[in-house]
Amino acid sequence: MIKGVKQLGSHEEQLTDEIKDDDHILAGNLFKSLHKSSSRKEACSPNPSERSQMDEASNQASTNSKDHNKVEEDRLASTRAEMGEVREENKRLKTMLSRIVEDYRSLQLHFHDVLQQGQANKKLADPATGAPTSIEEPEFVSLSLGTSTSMRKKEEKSSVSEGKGREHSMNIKGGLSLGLSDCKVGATNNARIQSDVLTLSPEGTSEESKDDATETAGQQWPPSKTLKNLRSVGAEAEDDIGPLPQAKKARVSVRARCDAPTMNDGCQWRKYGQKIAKGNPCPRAYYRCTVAAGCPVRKQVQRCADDMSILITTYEGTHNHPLSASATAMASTTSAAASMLTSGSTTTSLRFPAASPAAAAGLSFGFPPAAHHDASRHFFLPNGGTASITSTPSYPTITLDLTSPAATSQAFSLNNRFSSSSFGHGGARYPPTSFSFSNSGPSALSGAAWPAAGGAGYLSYGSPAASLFNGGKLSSFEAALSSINGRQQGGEVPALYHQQQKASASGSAPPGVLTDTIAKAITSDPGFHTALAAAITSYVGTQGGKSSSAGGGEGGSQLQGLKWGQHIGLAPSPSSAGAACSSALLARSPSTTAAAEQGSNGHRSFLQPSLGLSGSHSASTSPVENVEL
DNA sequence: CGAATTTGACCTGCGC
DNA sequence: GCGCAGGTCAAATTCG
Repeated sequence: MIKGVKQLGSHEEQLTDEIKDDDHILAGNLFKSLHKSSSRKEACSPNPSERSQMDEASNQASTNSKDHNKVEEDRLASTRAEMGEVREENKRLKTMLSRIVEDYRSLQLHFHDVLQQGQANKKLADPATGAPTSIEEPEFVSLSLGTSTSMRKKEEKSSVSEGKGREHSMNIKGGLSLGLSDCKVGATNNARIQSDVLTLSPEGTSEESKDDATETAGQQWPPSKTLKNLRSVGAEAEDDIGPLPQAKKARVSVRARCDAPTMNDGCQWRKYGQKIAKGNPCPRAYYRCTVAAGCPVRKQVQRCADDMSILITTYEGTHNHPLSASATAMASTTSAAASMLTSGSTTTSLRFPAASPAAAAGLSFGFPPAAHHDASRHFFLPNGGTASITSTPSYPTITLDLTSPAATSQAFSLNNRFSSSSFGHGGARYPPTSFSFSNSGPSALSGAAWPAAGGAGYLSYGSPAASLFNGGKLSSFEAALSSINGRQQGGEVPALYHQQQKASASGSAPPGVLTDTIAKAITSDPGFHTALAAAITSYVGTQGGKSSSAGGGEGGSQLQGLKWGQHIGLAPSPSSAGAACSSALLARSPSTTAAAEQGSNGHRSFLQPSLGLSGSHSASTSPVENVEL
């Protein structure tokens, strides 16, 4: 970001110079033009020595001279007119420059504020964990995802809009709160996007004004959706939905192995259509969120043509109602997708080289240094999979691929558990998700592979074994995550986990090389920030249930920027859709499995495992909610 | 009987 | 302008 600010500064200077040069050139050209005209006039004037000749052709000469003068006058006039136009343009450029300068300064101020805040946060050591802040602080900063600056700026810009108050919830609260309705998150992101549109896109502005009437609620919907909503007589048409040009088509796609018709993502869905899409013999089912009337969120479910066991679920829209903790993951992820648009990121992809033993040991943000600076924003992750975040202006999609087999493992991975109603579930496959938070760096959040709806690719923040980059020591964050994982595994906590826990507890985990790498990656790509935030948020939301202590941060520990401030209990989430699969973001746990067989329709609902943080948290404490990114 | 699902028709956007 | 494909609607059907 700093680099970006500097670059902006240099651009500003360059632009200024160019405009100045433009002035000089303009004046010079004008002078030349006038001089040329006068010279021509002199050249055309009769020469005494040639007067006799001129007299002979006086008639013809006089005629030619008049014509020539007229031409010169015309040229002079046109030149003057041209000069006037150029001057006006010059003024416009200057005005534009001044605006850019103002924006730049404003951004700079925000940036400094953010830095100061980060430092202030660093000073606030977490007494509960007793872990030295010196270690966690850098991590915390890294996990800030760098979006705070833009977010704050956007919030300020959008402060004039009503309902924008919610936008601050995330920052003010320091993150998502358990009971947090995703609509808040979504609203925030949307607002941000909108703000961006207003600022950067003329089209967006026009569209925005066009849709003003419908966006009073602070929610933004795709224009197409809005039109459709307006067209329909249903309750949706009455929603205050403000179409968001850029976010309108933002989607989050999740690929996961699942034998059930749909994944259980914590929401209630009603199927409203089915279609055979071209290129895939498997029908695509369309679902609409029925948790609240008028909720615009929709999802498409389709099996992968290549691998029928893979279920591709694409979410679109933002919930306008509170969501259960289990549903928070999807919603927050969707919001994050929109944020990515805001960030201006066009393409961010993470590639996972072939799975390696190390990866199997637990993934994490393992992209090697230098791997993330490529123009196309590719990140190499030791997860054995390919992940990418694709965000195109017209159809941004974030794909989360949870089908990677690499992460299977281990102690640090939070594997998803899928249950199948149609199957005897016991034999159901429980593919691990790539959402394994294990790793080594502060930003060692791993895995999320988000399959693009259109097969755009997958994104996955995998994390290599901590040992790979941090000498086997985990940051407090990863330790916490590992802790969670360990807990959810019913006490089957790997030795490595304990080691990491100890390391983190003692605060002996030094920021490793990976930390720097991740920090660079994060700071260099706003979209990545958002994606990371989404990953964390999703994870947290997924793990969350209900909080026992709502106090922001009180009773909760701050781990790598994550505030585990609320206890989340079991959260049964029956799926009307008859989902047999647990949320792709849910962690595996024996209890989950045991409780997974509830629900009507013969479909299995699942219970989210009660997660606890080791260390400062009691066993009954679940991670959660407040994630400050 | 109410709710959810199915399914054919319709609408819209896009490319040719 | 036309056809195709994606997406949605709503009546019909099915299910609990």
